[in-house]
Amino acid sequence: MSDSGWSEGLDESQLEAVTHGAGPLVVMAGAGTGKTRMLTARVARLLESRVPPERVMLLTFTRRAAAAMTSRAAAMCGDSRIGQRVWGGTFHAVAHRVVTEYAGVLGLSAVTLLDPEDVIALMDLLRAEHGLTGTGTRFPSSAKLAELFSRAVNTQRPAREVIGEEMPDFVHQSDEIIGLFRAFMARKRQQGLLDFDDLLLCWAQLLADPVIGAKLRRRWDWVLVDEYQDVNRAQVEIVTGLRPDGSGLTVVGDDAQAIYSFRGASGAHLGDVLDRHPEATLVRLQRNFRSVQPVLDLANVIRPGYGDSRLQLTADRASVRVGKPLLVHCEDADTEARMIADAVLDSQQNGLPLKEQAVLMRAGSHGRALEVELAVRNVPYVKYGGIRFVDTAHVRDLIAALRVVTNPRDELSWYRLLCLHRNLGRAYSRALTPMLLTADPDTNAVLASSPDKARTALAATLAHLATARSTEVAADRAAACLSAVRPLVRAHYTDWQARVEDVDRIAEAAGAHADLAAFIAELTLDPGSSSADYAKAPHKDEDYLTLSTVHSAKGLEWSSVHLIHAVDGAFPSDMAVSDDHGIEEEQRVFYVAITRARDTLSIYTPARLPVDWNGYRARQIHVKGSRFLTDEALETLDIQEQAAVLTAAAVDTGNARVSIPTLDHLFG
DNA sequence: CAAGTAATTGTTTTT
DNA sequence: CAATTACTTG
Repeated sequence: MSDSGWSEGLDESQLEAVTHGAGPLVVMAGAGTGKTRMLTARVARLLESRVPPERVMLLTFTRRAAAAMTSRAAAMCGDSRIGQRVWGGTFHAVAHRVVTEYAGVLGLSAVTLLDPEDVIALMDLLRAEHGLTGTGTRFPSSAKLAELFSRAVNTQRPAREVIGEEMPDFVHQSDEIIGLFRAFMARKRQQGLLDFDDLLLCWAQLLADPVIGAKLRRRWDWVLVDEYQDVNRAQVEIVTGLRPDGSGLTVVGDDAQAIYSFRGASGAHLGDVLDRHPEATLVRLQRNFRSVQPVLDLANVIRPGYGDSRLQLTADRASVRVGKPLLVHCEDADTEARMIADAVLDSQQNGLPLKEQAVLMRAGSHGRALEVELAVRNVPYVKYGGIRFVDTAHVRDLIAALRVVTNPRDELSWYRLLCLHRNLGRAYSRALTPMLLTADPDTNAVLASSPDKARTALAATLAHLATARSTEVAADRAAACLSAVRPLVRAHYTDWQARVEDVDRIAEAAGAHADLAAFIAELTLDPGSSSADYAKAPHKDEDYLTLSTVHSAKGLEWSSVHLIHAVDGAFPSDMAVSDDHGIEEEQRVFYVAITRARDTLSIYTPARLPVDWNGYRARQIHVKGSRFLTDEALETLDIQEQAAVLTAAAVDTGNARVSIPTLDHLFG
């Protein structure tokens, strides 16, 4: 064994997984048991044994995770360059690369990727075409339709069934909805558009083809998949398509952390690999290197399958004397926010950087009151899992310009750009769009067909975009797109100042990228890192607190974790409590949240919450602590009542009378 | 036909 | 409350 470092600090089970040979390998790794370290070391070992990096595929949950793992693995081998040649990323990101490469085989001249917002826009368009708007009858919103369609595809269930389950209010309109879905599929096919789900389906389809599939299989010898409990059917098909006999296949996961069933994932997929390949090696990682024992004591009670001693997590860390996690009862969301801000700043005073602390929540909206409090107190923070930066209107406007430059046949982007002009509305934009879908559009004809009032602005836009298309220099292209969009954004939004700044930033980033199409794909496929990178976030070197949904916190860890809104209705979400599957999944989400904490964990249960999570209506309702905080769970917690709120002492005012200022002198 | 205004409606998690 | 849709006005 060479000493380049990959084996350092690995325990026996981890080492077994790392050094395992070519047979199928299944690693069941509990939370915090060092699976990232194990995967990194396994990749490093492969690279060191002269496996060419481009023959290794590492599929992870986020692009960031793949990048971190491959670069660390490469560093262990002493060559930081080769990490970039490993095929790493999310299923969707890699699918995009593969499908782009084989676009011709699929009958596409180029891959036009529809991001979720585009899907909604297209649904909207089709709904109007089908006369399903303005008829007085209620019909699901375009966003709901897009969600429904994706769910049917992901879970491989008939749309009719999904409608009945998810939107019983609209079952009587099932025929119209399904008709719309058929039109949606037809339009996508006709124009060669692929949405996120299509990327996976196309990759699976390529693998299923006898000729292309064989070709693809020959390209990779090693396929490693992280978070396998969160893959759906299409992803299983891809993995088995890549390694049908299981050789060179490594899958890693933890069925207790399966939290994506709404996307068609199933924790059972992990065990399925063992059924499919009886000769597979199973390695269990059980020693927890992350958290202190008191945190694990709670986690073990929350974990589904409680009682099965094989699944109990045991802390490996030298046991520092630490207390139990805290359960904090508080009055309402505002008090909760104040107490968390206090606690976070207090820890910071005691030397714990903000970057070592996080606030986790079930839904992005649960952090509203806290965000206000943090802003007031000037505590820098970054939020993951809310509205994405790339989804804001003006950012999408610029992206539309970038997209029509790389692909003039992108109808939705043209339509969006046209609508941005004053005096150009839906009707004119729809009429003009077809004239622009060629490599060399007849500008004069377009201008002649547009309203007089819009002509000057439109001419300028088209000229800038033509300039952008005429150059190959990335920076010039981006600059020309910016010139096209900047005046439109300025004229279209009343609060244009901040928006123009954002647009400038994206254009700058686009200019720094040599491959514009790849930049756009990256931006749409990996919003996780891009939102934090481009948004008006604190700079990377600055210290900041993390706010995150539990889903976005998957795989991450902090020294101190605050879990907010741990009350029934919020966590578990009241959308999920109608059936056992839903509740079980919520429990796993709860488990994931708890196991993010290394040293200290505080759970907050406000007694009252607004009826609407937006908090705009003053009305609040009393809520009960989360059902997951059972008696057994409570035994592992220290309970803290909210410090008595200071109440105003009764003041003796005597006979004093004070009049309210009238300000009459201002209005005489 | 576009733009402005009034009414309505929707609420989880993400690639 | 914000975002979308429906209706009115120029």
